[in-house]
Amino acid sequence: MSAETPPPDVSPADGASPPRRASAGPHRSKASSEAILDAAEALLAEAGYGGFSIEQVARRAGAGKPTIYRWWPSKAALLLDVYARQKLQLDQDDTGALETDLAALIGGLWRFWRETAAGGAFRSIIAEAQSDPAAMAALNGFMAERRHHIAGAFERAARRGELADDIDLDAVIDIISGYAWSRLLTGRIDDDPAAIAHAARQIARGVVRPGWALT
Amino acid sequence: MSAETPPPDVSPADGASPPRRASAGPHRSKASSEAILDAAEALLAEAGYGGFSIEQVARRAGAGKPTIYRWWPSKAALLLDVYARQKLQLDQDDTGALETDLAALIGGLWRFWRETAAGGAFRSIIAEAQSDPAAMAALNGFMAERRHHIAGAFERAARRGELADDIDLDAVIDIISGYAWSRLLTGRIDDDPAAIAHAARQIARGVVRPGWALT
Amino acid sequence: MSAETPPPDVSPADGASPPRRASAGPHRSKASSEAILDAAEALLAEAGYGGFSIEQVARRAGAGKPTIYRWWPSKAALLLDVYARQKLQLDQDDTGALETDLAALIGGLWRFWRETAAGGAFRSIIAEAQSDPAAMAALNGFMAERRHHIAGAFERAARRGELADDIDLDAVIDIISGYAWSRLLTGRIDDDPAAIAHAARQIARGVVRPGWALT
Amino acid sequence: MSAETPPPDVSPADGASPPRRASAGPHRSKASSEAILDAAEALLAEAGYGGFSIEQVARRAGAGKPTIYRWWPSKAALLLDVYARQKLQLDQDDTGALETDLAALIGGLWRFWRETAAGGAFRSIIAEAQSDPAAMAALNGFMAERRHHIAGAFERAARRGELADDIDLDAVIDIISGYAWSRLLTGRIDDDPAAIAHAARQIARGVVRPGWALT
DNA sequence: TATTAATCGAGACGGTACGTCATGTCTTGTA
DNA sequence: TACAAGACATGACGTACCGTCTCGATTAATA
Repeated sequence: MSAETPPPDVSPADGASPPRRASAGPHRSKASSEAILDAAEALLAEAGYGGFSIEQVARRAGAGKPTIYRWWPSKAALLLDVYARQKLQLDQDDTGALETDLAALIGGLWRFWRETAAGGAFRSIIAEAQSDPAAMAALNGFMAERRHHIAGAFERAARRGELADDIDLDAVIDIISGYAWSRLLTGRIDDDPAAIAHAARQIARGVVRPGWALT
Repeated sequence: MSAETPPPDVSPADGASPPRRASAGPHRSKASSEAILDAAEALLAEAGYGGFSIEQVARRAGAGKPTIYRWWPSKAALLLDVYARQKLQLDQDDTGALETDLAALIGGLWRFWRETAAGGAFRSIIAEAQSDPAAMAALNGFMAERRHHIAGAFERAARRGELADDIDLDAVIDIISGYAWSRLLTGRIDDDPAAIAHAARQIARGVVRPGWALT
Repeated sequence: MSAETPPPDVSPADGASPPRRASAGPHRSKASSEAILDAAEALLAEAGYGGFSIEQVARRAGAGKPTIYRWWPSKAALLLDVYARQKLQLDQDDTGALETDLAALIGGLWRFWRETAAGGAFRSIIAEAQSDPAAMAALNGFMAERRHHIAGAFERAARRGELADDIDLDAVIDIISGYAWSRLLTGRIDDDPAAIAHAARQIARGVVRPGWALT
Repeated sequence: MSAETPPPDVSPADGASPPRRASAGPHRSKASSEAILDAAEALLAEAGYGGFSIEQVARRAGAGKPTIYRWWPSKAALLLDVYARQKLQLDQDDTGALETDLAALIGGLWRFWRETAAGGAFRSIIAEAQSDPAAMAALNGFMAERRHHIAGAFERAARRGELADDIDLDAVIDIISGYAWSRLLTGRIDDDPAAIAHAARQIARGVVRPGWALT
């Protein structure tokens, strides 16, 4: 979403009050789009999904509404970019066992959601998807990406010989994602290592080869 | 939500055009509240969460907006009642094993969501909860209720001696709910017995006593 | 729910700033419509037709835009009411001759246009009519009304025997109106009795019975 | 400058797609300015004053907006040039009497307005002048030009000895112009020789020397 | 039996946000 | 240096809902 040729930005002295960015020619203004994303992120943090409106974002960014609509066709698209801007750095360290890998995965995801604007954005995107088909499509895209993350842990487990033969990876991924989502959506992505460990163990147990020694 | 003593209703409340229900005196008019819930349910079915507004509900019900606001303080409250009106009758038949019990549970829940207005209402409530704390509270209430449903299957399994000793029931319930939710929220509560069976098996396996013979 | 942004206004009902008029039931609020017309009139006087917008009128009146659109479907309709509110009191005194009657008519009309908001409103209506068919229709309605005014002077002249037999009243009325309009539209409705008298004489001469003694 | 009626949006870059005129170097490109005037004229004819915008003109002409603004500082200026491009060729034939000369003048003017883009442009200029002082100035310039046209007929009449001694030529010209304008602005410049003849007779009568034999 | 009080429908109210269009200024890259 | 292209901030457009308010009618329980 929102790909452009970033021209050199010369815009001087932007800061406190809206600096009245002029056009940078027939190219997307990086200063504008960043101001918009910044404003969106801040607004989401302060007012939550309920207080998130294109109107407010424009006001805070010192941008025109048409500029926002030019690049983000919907509220969902803007939220998506806010989410994507947060760099998810899930440490995919190999902990040596699937169970602990899963716990690390969930713990890292929740920390990411908690400590950046991503959690609020993602909740909002899910909410938006319930009325906007485009947001729904984007959401399913996220699912695919998440699948990739989770699958890594399972590949390592498979190499260890840890996995049962007949597991259904799709189902397991839905289970893991669903757990993470539902806790997000009900405001319970607290930092509780014990709870995460319990859930990871339950999930992992359903998947490991019978007789495999759990740590 | 919206508890009252329903007085005897005499109003015919016919279907065709707005029936112009007169006041029923200083009591809540059952005809009105049912017309409102009917309208809300129909609107939700037709226009989805995006097209669901108090304004439209009032228009379709032939009711005044204040009448709605008097009894349902928020959109979420109304959705909640729409949901609650659908009588969930999850057949809690004992299938003889936890795995099949879980599959029956999930399958029954999804069928209920698909075949009534409940699915749309529940999706909407979750969306609403992302901006309305009251809806969030109600949602957590639902979780508690669902916990009760799920716990039944686990009690039967425990009686059979099917469960491992060290399971964390809270985590398992979150896992099952989360799976059901995430499929609802991404529009994938299709009737696919195989997928449900796979998921149920993965979850059950994480929970059963090692060595227990799965059917 | 999405009531999100809380209505910050609790209305201390102070005099200076917009007094937050509440609804007066399912009836049109006279306070509102008068505030709107007042604001429209003031805005027209201050900013002219170019600065006249529904948005500004709403802002100055402390009214919601929908309230304006509820009662005045277009800018032209609002201008029309601003015009109509000015009570035109053309002194239809019989001056004893058509020529002086016409001069009094034109002079009175111009004075009315100059000294009230009517002139600005009328100019605006004419401008609006060039793009809005409804305004054009209203404008032709005005013409009919003006015709009535002018016709009075001609009836008196006819009773005096002052008129030629073969005059075309429609043409004469178009001529008189056109003169008044074109001076309004070019910003020349100054108070110049001599100019008015000259024009009135030219017009009257074309109409009087040959040989009739002009004063 | 009053965008009044929402544009119906005719054609974005219609059929024979923009010819992409290259720059003509540091001189004004005649091809560009003609394309712009052509587009303006066509747009005015199709969409009327309400649909006339610089934006649309630029789009249809395949021109950049700055190019238009460089040469025409305002919408009015562009309209003025559209008007001026139509070559008014009022046949100033001497019909032998003022009355018929005036009828020919008005009839010719209306025909010109009807059959070219001039009528629409002139209506638009008048409308524009109600909010744009520059357009008002230009309008008064037109008046001066029209005065010249009309004065010709009066000079011929004077040579014939047809005119009364004490006529006020300025007033008469205002009267004639006003009549033509008001019919234009109310959409009544139909081809009705009788109506024109009546008006011309009324006006001429007010001007001719008493006793002069009218044809 | 009359009075009172709560509820009903209707819908107007001041607002906020929506998504679109036009304005006039600006910059870029091409010729 | 003029041009096509088009992004930019601004602000008006007309519409949909929000949640609150006031009506006038209707009805049930109280007096």
